[in-house]
Amino acid sequence: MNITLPDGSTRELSEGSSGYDLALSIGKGLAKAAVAISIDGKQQDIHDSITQDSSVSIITIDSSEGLEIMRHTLTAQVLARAVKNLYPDAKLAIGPTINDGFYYDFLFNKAISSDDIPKIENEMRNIIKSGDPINKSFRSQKEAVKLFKDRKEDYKIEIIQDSDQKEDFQIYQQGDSDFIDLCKGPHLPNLSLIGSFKLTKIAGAYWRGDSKNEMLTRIYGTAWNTEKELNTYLEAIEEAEKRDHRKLAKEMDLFHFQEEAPGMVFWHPNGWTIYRELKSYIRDRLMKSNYQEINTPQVVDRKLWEASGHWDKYRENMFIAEIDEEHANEKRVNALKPMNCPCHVQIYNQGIKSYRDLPLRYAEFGSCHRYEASGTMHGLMRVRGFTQDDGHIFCTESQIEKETALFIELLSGIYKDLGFDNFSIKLSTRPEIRVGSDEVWDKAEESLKNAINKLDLPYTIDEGDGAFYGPKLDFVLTDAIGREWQCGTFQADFNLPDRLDAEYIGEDGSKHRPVMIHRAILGSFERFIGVLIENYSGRLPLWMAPCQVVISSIVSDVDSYVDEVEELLSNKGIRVLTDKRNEKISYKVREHSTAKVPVIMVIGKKEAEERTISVRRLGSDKNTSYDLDKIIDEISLESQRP
RNA sequence: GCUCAUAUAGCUCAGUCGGUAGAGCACUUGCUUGGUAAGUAAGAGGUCACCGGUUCAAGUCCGGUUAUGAGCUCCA
Repeated sequence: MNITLPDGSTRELSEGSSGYDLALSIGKGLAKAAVAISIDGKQQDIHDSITQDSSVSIITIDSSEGLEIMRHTLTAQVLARAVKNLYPDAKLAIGPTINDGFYYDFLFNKAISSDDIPKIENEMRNIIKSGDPINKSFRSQKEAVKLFKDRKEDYKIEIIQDSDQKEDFQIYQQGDSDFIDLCKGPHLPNLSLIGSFKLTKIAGAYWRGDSKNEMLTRIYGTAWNTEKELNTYLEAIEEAEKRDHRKLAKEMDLFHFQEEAPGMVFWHPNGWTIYRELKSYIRDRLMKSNYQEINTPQVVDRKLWEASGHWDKYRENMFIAEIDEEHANEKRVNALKPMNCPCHVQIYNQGIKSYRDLPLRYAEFGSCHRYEASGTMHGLMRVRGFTQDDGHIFCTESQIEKETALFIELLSGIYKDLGFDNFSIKLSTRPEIRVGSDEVWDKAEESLKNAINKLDLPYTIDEGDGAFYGPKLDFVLTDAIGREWQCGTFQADFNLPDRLDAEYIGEDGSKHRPVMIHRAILGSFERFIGVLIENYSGRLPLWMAPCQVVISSIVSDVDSYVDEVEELLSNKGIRVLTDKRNEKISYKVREHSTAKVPVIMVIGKKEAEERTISVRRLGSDKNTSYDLDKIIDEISLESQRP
């Protein structure tokens, strides 16, 4: 039997040799580090026999595949066995690996909580100490069902019975322990290869991810080959927690939420300054890109929502406003708008539009309300009241490509200005249930693709993930610590113009339907500000910072010079505060650093005499002396919106 | 919406066995005028989320409601 190795070399092995035999034939060291093999691209246990000529690679514990197998063994073998030891009545569901770790779902008779984590971790360590070998046997469907019936493992039985497979169900067992589990494998050959791990949290999860099913208890964990890697990971998590925009918002006094208006933001002066700056910036960019800003009502009669289709499809997410019966002259049912598009069509529909008017680009800072399920709200990232940087482009099918290109250009410039150099694009194509003819879909998908290709941008395709009304592009940006945020979107819509009867007169003198493109760059201001805060760890660029400069005095003798500098900066439009309190300078520097003020100016006797300023930038412990005029000009230039 | 957890001073948190509330920071006032991340002393500040129950007595125990957190589901 001929085995081809990844480097192209071949090796002759006797029929039925295992992966371990292969590794041993190459070297003892390799055999020791080998945890599994990949036969023609399929991962298998190291002791599985190789049955025919094939290309085989040996997976070692220090590879990324090896790490994943280790995590898999840790959850499906060690965590599951530990839980069964401690809670014999618990039922096993599934235990896959995820990014950086793993989880396992169980059904417990009596709820467990995070207080139980140490106990489970201890039991896991005890199991690992045994260093038990992991063995595998094969069972038919019937045998496998019986095996798990005896153990009352209902979920395993369901998995086996739902499987197309009839034979060769893999049952794993450790040494001579009583624990067995059904698993696709592969697993480590023995428990001594397990590295460092930690159980991180406990949460609920639906069986098979379906909210109609019962809620199981999911135990999450992370695992690494070495203690050091584990600690690096845990530190990175802590670092991310420090950036949490909800925490920073308290420290920086940006906004708050309260019980009377869940999911609605109370913006404080500092937070609202960020919001205003961002909005002015976006408005400026839209005007330069030939958008026309409009504004439409917040509260609209249900008739319009019925016509647009929202009443049918989106009603459970809408805030309905009925007028108090006692005071109303007429009965009306209104809804707070969850989206701006139907209102934009109303403006489009005023007067007669010619093909010469297209493309027509409407923009609105549209204040929307959506009744989000209570459990989904999360700081600014998911709210019930928010403002979109929304816009709708009415154009012909043949204009889609050009509009796509213009949009991507606008978006990438804006992301760059806001500190995000990297973003990726997802193209979602026609779903099974859709409106519009195939020819129109062909044309629209082609237009989007062509536009991205011409700009030479990479993108991925989500086949069948488009909206029912048209294909779309989604834009996902990557923040400073590598997290991804889907913000921008560009969606062609062949449906709404039809439902709301939008039309234009073509060159041929007859009426046509325009295509409507829904587009946003930030998505929502609220969420995007959340992303900005976390991306910058609260240290916003000068132009967005709520307070840009604090002038701190060292002695009260210089107060008049402090006031003079304040006026100069203020006249230049700089957001400046003075700190003339009777406190030591280190106290003031600490306080303003904590508050993330980008520029701290310090003035003592020396500066007042020389008409200079000592400047300390946030994040630096250096201070530099400048002539008064020079620093005023510099700060004024630097604080301009891009 | 679901599961589990949490809710005490402006913030971060302690509060034992049920016996009428505590710290640090912030705030106010006094002293201190100082050179780049916490000078010093004193004072003020709470209907312990809300509603109900058990009890002689509830921040503490029990039930409910609301909000928040983690995850799941959802986000045409």
